[in-house]
Amino acid sequence: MPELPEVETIARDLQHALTGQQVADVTVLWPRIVASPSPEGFRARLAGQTVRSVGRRAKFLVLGLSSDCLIVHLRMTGQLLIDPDRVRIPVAGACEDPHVHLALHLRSGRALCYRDVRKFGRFWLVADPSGVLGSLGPEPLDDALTPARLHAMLRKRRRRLKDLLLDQTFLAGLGNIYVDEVLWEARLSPRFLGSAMEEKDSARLQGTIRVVLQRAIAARGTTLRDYRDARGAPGANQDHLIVYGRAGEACPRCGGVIVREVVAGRGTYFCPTCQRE
DNA sequence: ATATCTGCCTGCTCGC
DNA sequence: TGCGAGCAGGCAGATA
Repeated sequence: MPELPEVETIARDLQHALTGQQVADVTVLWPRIVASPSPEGFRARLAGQTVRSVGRRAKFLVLGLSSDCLIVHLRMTGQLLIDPDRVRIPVAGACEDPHVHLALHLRSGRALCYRDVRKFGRFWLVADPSGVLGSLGPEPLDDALTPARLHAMLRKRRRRLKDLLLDQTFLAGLGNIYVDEVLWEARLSPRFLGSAMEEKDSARLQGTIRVVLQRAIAARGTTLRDYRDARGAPGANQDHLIVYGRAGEACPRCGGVIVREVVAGRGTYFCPTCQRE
């Protein structure tokens, strides 16, 4: 699943490939992928605009265009691919690959294809990005997220850490995989309450968030099944995962058994022996 | 404020 | 081998 490190990787790939490129035309094969405006308005407004910047906010990809902002969320299985196999590029409302739902055709002859097995991903074309991004919490890698600030945020919430770290309005960018990895690294149970955190716990958590995310970015993301970068290549961070998907295996820190339990409604991997309740 | 449920989707796993 | 049921999961929206 594309989380912050995966979207960051794609954003960096696309920055090189798309900056300065002009959109010639747009093909929408699955209209529900376009959240705003209408699919027809989306196509009409997008055509002719030039990509000025490519960035990321939380798990959203943000393209600054001549007069609008194009925002993409990949949700579970979305992929943004530059010039995939040419026969797969949709033309005139058809495409050989049944999972390609949208394409931007560039003036240069290249194309940016959106591929998504589950069709959960969404596109927004808006003049003001704050309507889509406005309610997001702070960026985990922002220097403004100091240990003291995170501690203050946690202390006033009587919710489990698993729940809080997944909540994009609390902290923006982590998903199920990295929350489990971060909590293992910080030796904190996913059921630990934010309000029960002590200052040293929050400081350790803040440090592990940075370490885990930066390591994943350096490895170009985690590919368990679907994730690919903009060139179609998998990441390598799956080799660094300690707990996610490893129920029944030994915890490399204490030798205890890693379990999978449902916490806050989501499959959660952790070591009940060394992650403090 | 917090917790729980449903819907969106399709591929995969599991039991028979 | 084949088939259907259930599951996975980010997020919005509704409800308690």
